[in-house]
Amino acid sequence: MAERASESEMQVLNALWDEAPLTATDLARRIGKANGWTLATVKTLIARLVQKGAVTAEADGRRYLYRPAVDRAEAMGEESQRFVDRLFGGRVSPMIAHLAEREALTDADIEEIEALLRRLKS
Amino acid sequence: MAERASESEMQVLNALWDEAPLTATDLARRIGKANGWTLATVKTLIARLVQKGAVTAEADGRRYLYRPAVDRAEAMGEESQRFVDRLFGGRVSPMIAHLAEREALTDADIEEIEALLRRLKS
DNA sequence: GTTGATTGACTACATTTGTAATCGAAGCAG
DNA sequence: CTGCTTCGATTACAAATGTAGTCAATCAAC
Repeated sequence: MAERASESEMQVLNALWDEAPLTATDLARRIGKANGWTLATVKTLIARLVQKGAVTAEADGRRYLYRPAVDRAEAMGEESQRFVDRLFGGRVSPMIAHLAEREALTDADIEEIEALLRRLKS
Repeated sequence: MAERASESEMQVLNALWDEAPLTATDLARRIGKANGWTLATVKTLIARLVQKGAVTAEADGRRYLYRPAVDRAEAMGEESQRFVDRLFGGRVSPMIAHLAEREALTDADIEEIEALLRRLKS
């Protein structure tokens, strides 16, 4: 299952879910700048993820190609569950309500969620 | 604004949002058992929250009455926002989809969310 | 071939977090 | 009063996390 990734580590995982394989340098280019991380920092994060078994490293010459070793949907589902449990006692609707109140939901979001729910009910 | 509370600290905050004021012993009774924390641990968490300005302490004789100093809705909204940003690039519907797939949504949840959305649209 | 850039491995180190023990003051039981 | 009990304050300490630096090997370019 791999231990939980920290928030920073998640950024790396997310990048790899968007596209893999990537090298350390690729990753640094993609997420380093935005987070103000140096290449060294990104490397550390990668190393920790590999150690945790959340990312695999395939040798390619003298460097490595990294790939996510955990399923994106599953990891996200687990995280979401934990989160909703923690903040809302497991109840999703209060969370949506809060997001809505903060105007974090666009009309398009609402449409999308409604469509999703319709599908769920059938 | 208060710095972010850690996960454990959130448990304390949550308890205080449910009912306040409470003493350290009260809090330990409410959340200590469930989390396997001793009174000492709970006290540490409280102290850290006070230091962060997320909880206020009002002297009452030789002990203190603790109260949340941050607004529940606001804190939850912020946390939710951060979370959704982090895991889903700010998009709520994918998150709901994931929760639904994991069967984390009951029929009642779905009903409730639909009702909520109906209200939002009007 | 020698030099400069690149790469992973290893090391570093402060901060935050989880989890608690200890200690001195203050209140309570008798 | 006198000893137990109860508080908050202080201190402890390991693990996780954020953020990097250093180093030796290697590859690429002259």
